[in-house]
Amino acid sequence: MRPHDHGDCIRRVLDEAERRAAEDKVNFTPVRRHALEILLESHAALPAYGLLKRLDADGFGSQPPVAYRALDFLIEQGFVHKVERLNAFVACMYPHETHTPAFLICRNCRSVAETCVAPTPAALRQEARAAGFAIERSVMEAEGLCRACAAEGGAPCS
Amino acid sequence: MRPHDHGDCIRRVLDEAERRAAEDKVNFTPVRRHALEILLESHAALPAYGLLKRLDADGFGSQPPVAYRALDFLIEQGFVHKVERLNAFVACMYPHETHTPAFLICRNCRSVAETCVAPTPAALRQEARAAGFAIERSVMEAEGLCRACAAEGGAPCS
DNA sequence: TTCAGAGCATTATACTATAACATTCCAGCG
DNA sequence: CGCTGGAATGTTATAGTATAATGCTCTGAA
Repeated sequence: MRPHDHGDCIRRVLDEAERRAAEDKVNFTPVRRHALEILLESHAALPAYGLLKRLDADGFGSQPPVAYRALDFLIEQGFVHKVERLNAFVACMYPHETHTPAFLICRNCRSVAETCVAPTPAALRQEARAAGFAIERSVMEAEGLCRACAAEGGAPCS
Repeated sequence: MRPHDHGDCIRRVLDEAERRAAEDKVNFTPVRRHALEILLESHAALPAYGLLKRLDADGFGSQPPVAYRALDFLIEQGFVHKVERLNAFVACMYPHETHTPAFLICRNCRSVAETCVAPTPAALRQEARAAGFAIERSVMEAEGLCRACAAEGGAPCS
């Protein structure tokens, strides 16, 4: 994870989300917007209750549905992905296009990298067609060791 | 999901598991074997507490670790997959080979079909290599509507 | 005004998973 | 034989994840 201008990156994605929400005539309310901000800031997979804690601290309420409702919306809109293996959530790094997200999840430091893979890998799509199955969303998740953790022989990466 | 000789199918997979366990010199204990039997019988994704209930009914103990320990073992050995999106478990339909499982998960009836896809899709592997990430396990999960549910316009399939 | 739908607040509860520690059993070894 | 170490299991407790259910508020359309 190389450093970059984080504030700029957040603003850019947020603006894009704003624009898309307006375009789709959906209601990008303060709590939804702020949840996305928090996920963008964290720039790592955040569990629902971690998000909730942050939302609560910022005055948006402390009960689970606060977080889950915001997450439902953000996922629906494609602004956020759920990393199933971690039961955690990440802001989408490629919000400009519909895609099948793919995650590289380090089992050691739990860092998550979203990679941009072709929409619905061909092999799976073909299988699905043969089965008469209509794919609506799909995800690839890979677990292993990230470069840093591998280098350190399994120690947490900073 | 077309009908087939279920008893035969179970016996075959179970024998294969037995053989592989002996080969790998791992301890295929009664509770582990029975957990696999239950998953094979159910022939659908079973949540951990569903498995536990069955194990308990058959005299193997009623506490969560009973189920989770058996599942850990079975997953480790590749006899069982976890369907992350459902937090549920399925017996592997292709126990004879190491592979990246791919699931077609119906959001309506929650049926799960495991399809046999090429091990570690090329695109993801390439991305991982570029990132210096060592993939140890990966999974593709696709959610949508199965043929039956699509035909019935969203009603549960029997 | 009335109504319907979206969003949100609040309470309670269901479901999923693991930590931590005690116990049993068995194989290998002095 | 008796010890010992590891694997498996038993047991209790708790952490973490997610949703059901109900009612309120606001807003825009008829």
